[in-house]
Order: sequence, then C-alpha cells, then structure tokens
Amino acid sequence: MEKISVKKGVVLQRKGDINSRVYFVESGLLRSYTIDEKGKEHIYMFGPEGWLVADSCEPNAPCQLFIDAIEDTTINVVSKEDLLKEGPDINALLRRIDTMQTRIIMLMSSNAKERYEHFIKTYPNIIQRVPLKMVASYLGITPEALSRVRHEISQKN
Amino acid sequence: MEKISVKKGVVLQRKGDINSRVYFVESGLLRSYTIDEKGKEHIYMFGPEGWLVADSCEPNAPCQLFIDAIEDTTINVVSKEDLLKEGPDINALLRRIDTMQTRIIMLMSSNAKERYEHFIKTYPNIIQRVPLKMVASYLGITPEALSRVRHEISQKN
DNA sequence: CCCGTGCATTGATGTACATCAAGAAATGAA
DNA sequence: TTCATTTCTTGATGTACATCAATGCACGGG
Repeated sequence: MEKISVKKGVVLQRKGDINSRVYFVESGLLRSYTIDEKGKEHIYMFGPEGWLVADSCEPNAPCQLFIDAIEDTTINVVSKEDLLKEGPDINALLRRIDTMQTRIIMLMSSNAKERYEHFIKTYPNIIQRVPLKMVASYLGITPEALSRVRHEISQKN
Repeated sequence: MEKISVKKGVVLQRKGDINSRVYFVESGLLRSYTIDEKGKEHIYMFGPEGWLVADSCEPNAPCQLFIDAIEDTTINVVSKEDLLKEGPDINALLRRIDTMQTRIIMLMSSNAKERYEHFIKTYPNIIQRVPLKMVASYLGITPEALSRVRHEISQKN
C-alpha cells in the first residue's frame, strides 16, 4: 500500500497494460475509460474520494481501461495480488456489482434524458466537477445530445 | 443450501421482492431480467449450468430483477446472509465484475452487429438454447433488428 | 493583457435502430 | 394429427440520437 499524489491529467494506466493495480481515492477525482476503434472515448466510471478504481481484468492479463486524474488526486495504490492476500472488502465488491447492475439496466432501458436525470440524482457532486462532455461520455451519448437534453429540461421549469 | 428443481417457465423472483436468495445453477438455464415502464423486457443475464444468478441488491431491499427458468433447471439456493457467513468466493465475484465491465463497455461502444458477434463468440452454447428474441433482449436491440443483423452476416459468407 | 485551446451550444442533415404490420414457419398442447 | 401460440422474418415508416459545421465563451499560459 503506497500513497501517491498525481496532478490533473496524469495517466495511471493505459489499455493493454499488464500492470494491474487498484487505486483507492483519498482526495480528488479519477476516471476510467476506453477508447474504441473509431477513437471515441467512453467513460466507464468516475472515482471521487472514497472510491476504488481498478480495471477488473485478471492479474497478468492486458487490461481494457485507461485510468487518469481529472483533478489533482491523492491515492493509495495496491497490487491486486497483495489485495487478494489481505482479503478484500466483500461489501465493497457487492456494492460495486450493484452499481454496475444498475448501470447496465439504465443503458439497456433508458433514453438520454432518463439517463441524465438518473445521473444527477445519483452523483450530484460529480456533475459540478467535470466538463459536461465527460458526463455525456459516461452516459453513452454525445455532448450535443446532452446539451439538447439539458436545454429541454430547463425549458420545462 | 437447498437443492430444488423447477420446470421451464417458473418464476423464482420478481422485481420488488425482498426475498434475496442466490441461485447456483447445477443444470438447466435461468435468466434474470427487468421490465421497464413501457412493459418491455430487458435480459440482464443468462445463467447456464455452473453459473450463479442473483440480484445484487442489498439484503432486505426490494430487488430490481425478475429471475425465471428458461429450461427445466436444478439449482442450489442459498440466502445472502448464509452466503456472507460462509465467506463467498472472491474469484467468482471478481470474474463477475469483469463480465459486467465488458458488458458495459460493449453497450456503450458497439453497434448491434458488433454486440451480436461478441455474444456468439462469448456464449456459443447459449444461442442454441434460447429463442433469438431473448438474445436480442440481452443485446439491447429488438428481434427485428437482430434478424436483420443475422441476415446481413449470412449474406457476407 | 492577449491569444490559443477546449468547451458548450445551435442548426442542418444523416443513420442506426425502433415501431408497426403482416405473413410464414416452428413449437407445443390436446 | 390439428389447432393455437409463439417465433422469426420482411417491408414501410418513424424517431432518437449521431455527425458535421459554425459560433460564442471561458480559461489558463505566456
């Protein structure tokens, strides 16, 4: 367990890396994301303080995600092997599975507006800290589409 | 840990139920799914033999998913509480997180054809056992769209 | 301070997939 | 078998969102 501080913009892990570490965010904000064949970014998860950010690939397999810092961030880094030895926090794992289940259901059954509204309800603090284009990327829509959804919502109130 | 056998079509759990059990599939095939406000089904996961099927909601919270049997199925049922006491299989949890991560990335970055091709590569045995409309539901597209994708693929070969 | 770069917005247009509807084929129950 | 039901396919049309392009802003560095 090693504590490190990184500046905004620093890339901690790249897609294809073997190095598989787990990051506990103490302060600041990380994000994990992929880049598809067309060069488009898709944000997989935001990691604000208190969260655990990691690629869930097998140790020693190339990972799928990039991880970088959206803000200046302080993190505790552990290798997966060490984490397994210590015995990871079961409840944290279950909470993560729950989060992902909800996300999958949202992606399958909700439109852009519903996804955005769910996001601001669930992560009210994140939205103030990241550019809207990252929110759009997390929601699986374009910045233009998000802009129009927000416009539409503001009209109604 | 209780072993039970259910006929095709039996519903083991409904959305909103509190009863939160975990099902280990010994033989047969389960599925978990939601139904959205428009009455549309979205399959969250298939559970063939060897898989674990569960709603990942907190114990004593109403769950999000329906679970039913697509084939006559034999399962081992455990309550989440009991499972927690025994100490669950960490590696199984990590594998599940990996599966879900891949699924989220697919849903965000791939079109209907790519999702289908990924599915038949990853679950070649499932596709023979379920109607195509369930595959479509799992992929997040309509049966019509899946039919056209398959037609297009068969043309090319 | 000015300039460059990234971000958000808006409009015009394109497209992947949904929806609706009808018919054919497969499946299952009596 | 026979009939009913479900599944799959195909065509016509609709729509949510993407893409492309232009503009106005805010911000940060020199």
